[in-house]
Order: sequence, then C-alpha cells, then structure tokens
Amino acid sequence: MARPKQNPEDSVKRARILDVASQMFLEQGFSRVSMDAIADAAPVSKPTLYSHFKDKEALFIAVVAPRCQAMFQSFEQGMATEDRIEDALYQIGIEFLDLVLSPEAISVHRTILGETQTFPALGQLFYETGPKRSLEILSAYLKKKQDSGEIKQTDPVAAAAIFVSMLKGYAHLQILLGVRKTVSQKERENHARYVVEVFLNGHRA
Amino acid sequence: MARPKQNPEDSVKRARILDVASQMFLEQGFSRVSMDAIADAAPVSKPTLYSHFKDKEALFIAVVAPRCQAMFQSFEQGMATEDRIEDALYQIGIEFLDLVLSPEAISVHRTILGETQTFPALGQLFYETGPKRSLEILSAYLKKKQDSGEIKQTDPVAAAAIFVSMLKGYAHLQILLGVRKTVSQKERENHARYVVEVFLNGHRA
DNA sequence: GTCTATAAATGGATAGAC
DNA sequence: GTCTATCCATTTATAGAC
Repeated sequence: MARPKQNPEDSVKRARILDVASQMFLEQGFSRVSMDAIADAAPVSKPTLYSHFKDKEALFIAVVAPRCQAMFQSFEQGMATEDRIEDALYQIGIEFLDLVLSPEAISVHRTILGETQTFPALGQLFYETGPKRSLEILSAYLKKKQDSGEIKQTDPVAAAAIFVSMLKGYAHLQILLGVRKTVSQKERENHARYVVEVFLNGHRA
Repeated sequence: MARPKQNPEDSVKRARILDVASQMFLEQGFSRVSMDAIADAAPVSKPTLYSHFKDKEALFIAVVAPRCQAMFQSFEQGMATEDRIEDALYQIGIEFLDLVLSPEAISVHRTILGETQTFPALGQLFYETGPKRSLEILSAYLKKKQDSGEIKQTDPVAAAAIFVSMLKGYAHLQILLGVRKTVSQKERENHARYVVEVFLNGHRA
C-alpha cells in the first residue's frame, strides 16, 4: 500500500498499472486476467508490477475498492433539491438510473458479484459504500417527507428500498445478464415516471 | 452430449461428475475450478472426465443449463389459484421469494453473472428460462385482472416487472453480495404483504 | 526501481496400455 | 471406457544484473 518511493516515474507507472488492471479486471473478472497480461499491457515488467502490489489479490482490491467509493458520490449530491416530492423523486430516479445503468457501474457490479465467494470483504465494501449509502440517504429524505405529512408514516428504510428496487427493475438485470445493451433516455424517463406514480400512490398520507 | 455408451457404469460416473462439478462450479465459479480438482473429487480419472465432456466449457454448460430450467418450474405452477387478487399476489410473492432466495438460486445467479462475459449464451439462457418466464406468466395473470376490471389498465409487462422487482428488494442483493445469509419466514411475509399493498394502491381501477 | 531470465507450480488436454 | 503417466502451455512470483 505504501508508495514505493517519491520518484515521479513511480506514480506514473503505478497509475498506468491501475489503469490497465482496472480495465482488464472489470472486463474479464479476477481469475481470467493474468499478471503477465497486466504487465504486458501497462507496459511494465513483472518485477515492477510486484514492487507496487504485493500480489494479485492486493492489486485487485486496489482496483475495485476506489470504484465503489467514487461511483455513488454523484448520487449523494443531487438529493438536496427542494421541489415537490413528485419532482424530487423523479429527479432522484433519473440520476439513480444513470448511475446504476452506466457501463462502469455494471462492470463493477458484475465483477464483484462474481468474486464474492473469494473476496467476501469486497461484497461488504461494495454494499456499504454503494447500496447502503443510497438507502440511508433516500430513507432520510423520505423520513422528512413523512414528518411533514406529505406521505404516509411507514418504515422509511423499507420504503426507500422498495423505491430503489422498482427503479432498477428488469432493465438492470437484463443488462447485467448481457441480454440487452442499453436503455434509452426516453425509457428511463418513462420508467422513472411510472415508478414515482406507483410509489406515491402506495404512500399517500 | 451423446452418452458415450450404454454401460450402466457410465451413467453412474457421469452423474458423479455432474454432481461434484455442479457443487464446485456453483461454489467457486468457472475459472477457479480445475478439471483436475473435479476428477479428484468425482473421483474419476481425467480421461474419463474428458470422455464424457468435450472440454471444461461443455461441462460447465452441462451443469448450469439444467439448473436454470428446473429452478423456475415450481414457480409456474402456484399461479393458478383463484383467490382475491390480494391473496393471489401475496401467495405469488411468497413463492417467488422462496425461490429466488434459496441457496441454490443464489449460487446459480451469482455464478452466471460472474461468467456472463465469457458465456454470453448462458446469461441469455438463464434470463429466458427464469426471469423472462416469470414475467410472462405474471403479466398474463395481471392482464386478466385488468380486463376483469379489478386493477387499472396499464402495460401488464411493466406492472409485472415492477412487482417482481419490489419483491426481490434489498434482501436479494444483500444475499448475493454475501452481506447477509438468510431472510426469515416472518420477514418474507411482512415484505410480501407490504409489496402487495403498494402495488395494489398503485394500480387501483 | 527496473529489467531479462527463470523458478516452481498448476492449468487443460491426450497417448497408449488394459 | 477407464486408467497411469505425461505433454505442453500458462500461471504466480522471484533472483540477480544494472
């Protein structure tokens, strides 16, 4: 973990390694990518590779962990809008869909699921920096709206979970499974609108 | 694919191979399991292994494909009940949860997601024998209820998708990620009840 | 830190005897 | 079909020169 030295050349190579390793791991999964292939693509020699990362597992974690952190940050910000609840939920919905349907997020999601058995800590990390954070933020928002009487008093966490689950819907699964490639902007909008409607009908005060 | 011969000994070994390969693949994923390990665990020699299955990929498909088919059959049957729609949806919900939260289904789901890049056909197969079938059956049911005026006229496929997505909820993701191990019967019942309520409120005629 | 070269182990797959 | 034994490519990881 500690950077080997202060040589500026280091960080360049280290960055290159992380870059290609990231791409390859997220594309092919942990087991199917060899350290040789990473070294060749970086391009650095294998001893250099091993001077930066203790072993293959360390490199994998160094690649995937920051992705988990970064991915959900954009989502956390767009939550502060003070519109009518219909508009706010719709906006949240669109942003959430843009996030979880992005090729980046799909790759991370798929890769982590595939290696959950091997790296249990990674599944935990992903969940806590991603889905769990989203749930906390959204449920806090819903709680506020419950207290102000705009929606019915129910378990805000359960409500948030159901909202997010509806949003993901079948499209997310289809893309994860490779059955379809993209979801058009128009589809996202229609879906988000529909979800907000069902959700609000189910939680009217 | 063609059975090598009619020797009764064959099918026994073949079954043993499929049995241990199934367990190992679903536990560890494709890449992490070696043909050596399978042969050792069966236990058969490697040439025997290769006499039954052309190569590792063929064995993997022979293991996973039937699981996809089998898993969802139980679900398809419980659909014919003629209760009030509240009760029917609740019953469908419970059965669906029992299916997708079972260790078996979780293993299959996780394994296939992990290997989707490598075996695109498998993702397709899983989707079509599993989620797609469920969607078709449920949406046909909802269509009937729409035509009889019990619920609002909307796109029945979208409605079915949203219902199933709510059912899976966060519990499914948490288990896939290894964050939690089980969901108690009581939790399933509460969740299903809540989902049915939200769904019906959102689709009242 | 970086390289070339290689160690040591394991992977998938097969030859040839029975 | 089944076995023992083995081939050959590839894997992770390191030694030793610069």
